Amino acid sequence: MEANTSAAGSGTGEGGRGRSARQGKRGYHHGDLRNALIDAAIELAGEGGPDAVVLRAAARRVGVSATAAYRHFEGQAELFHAVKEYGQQRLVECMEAGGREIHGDGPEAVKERVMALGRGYIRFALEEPGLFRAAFCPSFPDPIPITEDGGLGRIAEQWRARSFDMLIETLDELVAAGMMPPERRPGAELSAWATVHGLAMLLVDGPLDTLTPEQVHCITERVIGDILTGLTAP
Amino acid sequence: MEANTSAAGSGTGEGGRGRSARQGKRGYHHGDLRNALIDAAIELAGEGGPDAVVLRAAARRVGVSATAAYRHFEGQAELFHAVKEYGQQRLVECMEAGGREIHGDGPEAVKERVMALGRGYIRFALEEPGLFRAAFCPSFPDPIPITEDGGLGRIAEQWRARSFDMLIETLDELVAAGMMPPERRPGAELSAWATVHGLAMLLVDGPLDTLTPEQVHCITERVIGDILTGLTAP
DNA sequence: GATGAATGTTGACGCCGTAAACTTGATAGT
DNA sequence: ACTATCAAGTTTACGGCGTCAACATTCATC
Repeated sequence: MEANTSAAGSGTGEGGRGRSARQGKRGYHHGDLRNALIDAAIELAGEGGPDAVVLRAAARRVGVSATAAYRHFEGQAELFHAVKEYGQQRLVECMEAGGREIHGDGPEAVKERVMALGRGYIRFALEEPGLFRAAFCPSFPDPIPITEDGGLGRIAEQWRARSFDMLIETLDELVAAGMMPPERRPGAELSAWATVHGLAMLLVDGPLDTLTPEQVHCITERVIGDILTGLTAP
Repeated sequence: MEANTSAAGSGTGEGGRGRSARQGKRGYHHGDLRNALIDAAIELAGEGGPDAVVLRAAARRVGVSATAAYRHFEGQAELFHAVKEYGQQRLVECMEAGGREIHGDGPEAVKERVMALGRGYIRFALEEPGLFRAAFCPSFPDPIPITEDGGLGRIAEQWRARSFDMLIETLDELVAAGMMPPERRPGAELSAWATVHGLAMLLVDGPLDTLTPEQVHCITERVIGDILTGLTAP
């Protein structure tokens, strides 16, 4: 269950993004055009970033007329939204892959697990810059981010579920392990998220996009370490 | 001297972005079309973000044919670049405005000054989201970001001069005031920058774009405080 | 005052997103 | 089995975009 989400609407909801169609195109009717278009759009985003998610190009890739897409999407925005969701999902997978490598409940293990989440985030941004950028493009739905919770609030269910359960859990473990004062826990996920997200943005989009891999590694360790230090300070 | 930069090329270099033309359009020849187009493009970015920086729209606003722009820019990309530079400049001004309000060399004053820079950054992002986004869009020139300097390196002259001298100086003051161990100084500007930049991005683009002003304020203080704690930890 | 370089204009091209009207083919009811 | 229906494709068309080539106007300068 790491599969599809079948965005909104009329979806038959089936494919696990990767190879999608139940059958290649067989004549006039395609069989799974919606997913085929999403896959093509994902490819485009991977190659050229959000601006490359061009409806006509996706249709061309699938071998179908441009307007065929309108039987499955309201328009380009909805197609793009599907790409965005896919990017978010891949990001989460990358974080989880990092976090899962660190076992144990000891203070150091938990700390190391927080670092690993951050490294996963950065790794995804660098390996799939186009998808990463797409995942954080402003687009119509997706609001409803915060819900009060003591002082600062936490990310709302919607986003949490898809993206940051693991970060939140791991920060909770940090408290449980005695590495973070409980009163400083609320809102900590935002500091961690902002820091890692900002680094990723600067590395991908920003003025840090020409670093050597060693520099990137060095900087990543430093930045993640700094915010973790701040969060775990007495 | 807070004025223009007159991007590349054939510029007559004059106007301090704001009201530009030496004279309104007087017939066939405009007089200062380059700057007028830049101003229009800046307006567009302010209203609709980077994607709204449309060459034809800028020309329309100035009251000139679309292709007239090609006498002053290589194409849309160069026009956009001018907008980007303007956005960066405005961001710096906003940071400086924040930093200048805090006087004194004492440890607390310096710390407070670092906070003020971060607040200025966030304030600009929220007040001018379109320009802020444009300022960090990937675009052709602008690379050359880092220069080795001991372990991590600092932002290269080019960027530094325009954007982060003040941050760098203030972090140096932090060391001088005994608030930061000197050995942890190199690279600290990246942690600070990444954190604040990430927060700004999440607030502007990302899933945190529907917060109340109080929530924003609260979160900002928290996030900036956390990274500062991390940087000044023994 | 003629003339050439700057500057602006028109027209055209191919790409984009999207709407309307038409075509194809699978399917359900008789 | 025949046919009506309707979802899923197609073609055509529109306006907006970036850009190019060719033409027009004005400014400066000899």
